[in-house]
Amino acid sequence: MKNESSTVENYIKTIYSLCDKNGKTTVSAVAERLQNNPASVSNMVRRLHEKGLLENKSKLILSKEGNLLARQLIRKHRLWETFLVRVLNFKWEEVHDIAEQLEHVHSPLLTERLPVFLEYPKFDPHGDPIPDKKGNLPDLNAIPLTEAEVDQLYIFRSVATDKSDFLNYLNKKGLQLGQKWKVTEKEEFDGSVKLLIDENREVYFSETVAQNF
Amino acid sequence: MKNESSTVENYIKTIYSLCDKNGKTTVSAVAERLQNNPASVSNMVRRLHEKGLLENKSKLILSKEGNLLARQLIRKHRLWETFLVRVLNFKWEEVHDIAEQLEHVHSPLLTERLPVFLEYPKFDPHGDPIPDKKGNLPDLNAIPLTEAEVDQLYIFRSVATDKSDFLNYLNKKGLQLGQKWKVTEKEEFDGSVKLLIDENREVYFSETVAQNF
DNA sequence: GTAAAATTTTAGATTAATCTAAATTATGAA
DNA sequence: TTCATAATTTAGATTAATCTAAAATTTTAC
Ligand SMILES: [Mn+2]
Ligand SMILES: [Mn+2]
Ligand SMILES: [Mn+2]
Ligand SMILES: [Mn+2]
Repeated sequence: MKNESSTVENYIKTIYSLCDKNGKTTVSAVAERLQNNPASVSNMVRRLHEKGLLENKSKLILSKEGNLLARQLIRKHRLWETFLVRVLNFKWEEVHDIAEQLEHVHSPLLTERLPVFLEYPKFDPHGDPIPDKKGNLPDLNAIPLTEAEVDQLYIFRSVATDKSDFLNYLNKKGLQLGQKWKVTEKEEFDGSVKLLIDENREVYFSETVAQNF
Repeated sequence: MKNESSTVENYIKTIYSLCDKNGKTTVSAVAERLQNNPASVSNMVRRLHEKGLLENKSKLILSKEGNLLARQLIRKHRLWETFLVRVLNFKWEEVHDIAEQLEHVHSPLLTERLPVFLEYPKFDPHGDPIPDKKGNLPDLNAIPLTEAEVDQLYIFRSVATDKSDFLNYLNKKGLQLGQKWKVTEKEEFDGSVKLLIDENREVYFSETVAQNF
């Protein structure tokens, strides 16, 4: 695994996370996500292909190497988040931005020893699975809140974003991983839901929030 | 404290470490140390001065802010080295290059919590003092091996470089911090010395090695 | 099946960080 | 003091990563 610049690494992670079921995405989607100009993305796509990180010159599909690089970055990111919460007593909403930097530290030895010390964690503080050394991810049968059936009991296993503003909102509402919940009401016209948490507390969520569950 | 690029941070650290008793150094010394062309250094010196990190436009003297930045980088570097050895079981010769990357991670919260977890270490794994939050360093009365008196007993407190090749050499010779030693012979013509370690083992050191003690 | 709209690419510029080669400035030994 | 050598700066180029504006291409809508 070569030592790519953090700019290149961030492009690869972004492309990975935006890929649809066919494994592809678009210049404009990447530009939007990175808040970069499409012209800049177009230029970078050419360079990523030259580095062998993209399958195709014109289509935005990760090559085998690109895919592995993405998964290894996600592995490092989630291991560091786990470390920060478990060892340095950070809160779950504090760790993402720091892990965005730490994931670019290049050291095979460090990447090997961090999970040993943490005793091979399988999930990060946001309930997201940590890819193994080879980049494999477990098959999760998690259901997004927007697809939950009314009155069916679920367990809160993960959040779909670990941005601090969203997590702070969950904290304010008293939501935590591991809680049991069910949807008691579902508004079709605006996608909002009413939840019963731990069988004793009611919370209302807008569709925007529900989508990140 | 603004968020400088790691290139700028590395220049500031280099200038700091090269400064003489008058607090100054030269373009050519920095170029030599960083293995850069003097023209590149000259160009960077102008930019560092524009950023307020150098006292003077033409003389290579750190400003108050430049000096503090350097000390805070050294603090982070040595805290990370301590963390790697104490927590992740790294050996003292393995940590410098990783700390060179970790010291550029910018997070006031992390810089605050790392020393709390480590219980405010005063020295790094190489015996080098860790500056406090404000950048203050303790006054050490350490004596370099080259200035040691013959037959006087000393304790091995620190090394002057933490590059892995030098530390591997010390490992091979069985040298460790905390050991007692005295110079039993000193060759004036080549600066080499003969040491008695822990009163039972003899080692010969060239002047090159002695200078890094 | 065209035409408008959206998307992508190209062209040209900019900034940080580097280089080589040339010009300038400083040092210092005779 | 003077002139050779050393140190530094300037000039011009290069590469990565970005931008804006314009051109080209693809998609969608009628
Ligand atoms: Mn994260
Ligand atoms: Mn996470
Ligand atoms: Mn070090
Ligand atoms: Mn050290």
